[in-house]
Amino acid sequence: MTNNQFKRGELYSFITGVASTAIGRRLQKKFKQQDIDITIEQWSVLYHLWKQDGLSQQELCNATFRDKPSITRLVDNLEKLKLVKRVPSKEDRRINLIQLTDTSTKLRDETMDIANETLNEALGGVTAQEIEVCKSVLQRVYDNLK
Amino acid sequence: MTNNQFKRGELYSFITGVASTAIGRRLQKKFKQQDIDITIEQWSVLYHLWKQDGLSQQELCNATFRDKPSITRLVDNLEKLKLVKRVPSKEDRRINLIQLTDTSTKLRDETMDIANETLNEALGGVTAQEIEVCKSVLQRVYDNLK
DNA sequence: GTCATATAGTTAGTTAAACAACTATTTCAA
DNA sequence: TTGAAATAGTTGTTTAACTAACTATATGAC
Repeated sequence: MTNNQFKRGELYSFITGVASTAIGRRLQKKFKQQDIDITIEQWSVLYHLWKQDGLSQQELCNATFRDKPSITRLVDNLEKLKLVKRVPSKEDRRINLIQLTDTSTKLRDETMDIANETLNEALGGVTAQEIEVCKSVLQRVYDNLK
Repeated sequence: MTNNQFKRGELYSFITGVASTAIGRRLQKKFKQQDIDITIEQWSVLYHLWKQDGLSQQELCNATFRDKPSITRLVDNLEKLKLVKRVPSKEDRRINLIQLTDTSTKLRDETMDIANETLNEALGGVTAQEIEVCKSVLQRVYDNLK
């Protein structure tokens, strides 16, 4: 076990510990403070549907890096909240297309503003160039493990 | 909502989606393949105890960026697996010191090798300089939100 | 055409995370 | 020295993640 490898272990600890929870947790708190009753996991699904409505569950798995059962349950809960509905595809009867409801579009601008505010706080003092490095490293990590 | 802010949203999506799950999930799979029956969350607690044995639960909260109930339950499960034990502090009776058992030290070299292997795979093609940028950005994010 | 295989999604069971409310102990100020 | 506030840890509840095993539909080789 070399010294260099231990340093990398600290990075791992940072990535999983800080990044995945600190920003998400802050966002979740702000939602709650403004009486917006969705989880950040639910929001992350809506986020991708706001970019493109009518994605299949499998496409949501790919977009959010979650597995099928996770998406099944997130869509279950979003359906209970009347934020999305499952629409069977006419081309392929195995597929559910997930479509946004009118209720959900109301949430969009509200929550995107809060998300942007949170990211501005989180990334204060970080340069665009540094963000690009992080994005490329994370993309590389994802590709390496795919 | 500016275009720049939307780009930052994609970074958020990357940080939470890719980094927190891809590396951890890979590590978890390798543990399972070698019949090592601990979760990555349990491993992350052991990791800090291997660096310094006898940390309090609060110190484990700080080290792993988890809240108290999460650490209570992780220590519960690690205790069931006979990997750690709670030892009441003599100086302050509110405090439990978490101490490694002989069983856990056996796991150390085995799992650290697997973790290093996983990180080498994940970070293949990433330069030390890029890793430093990521670490400093993540530290900044953590400080910004603290 | 038929059967094996692949793909889309669901269900069940265990572990973990977040929050709120709680107990026990310590600290510190009036 | 007593009583409020702070600190350490626990418990209950809901949501989510991962695995494994499952159903239903589609594809493709023969």
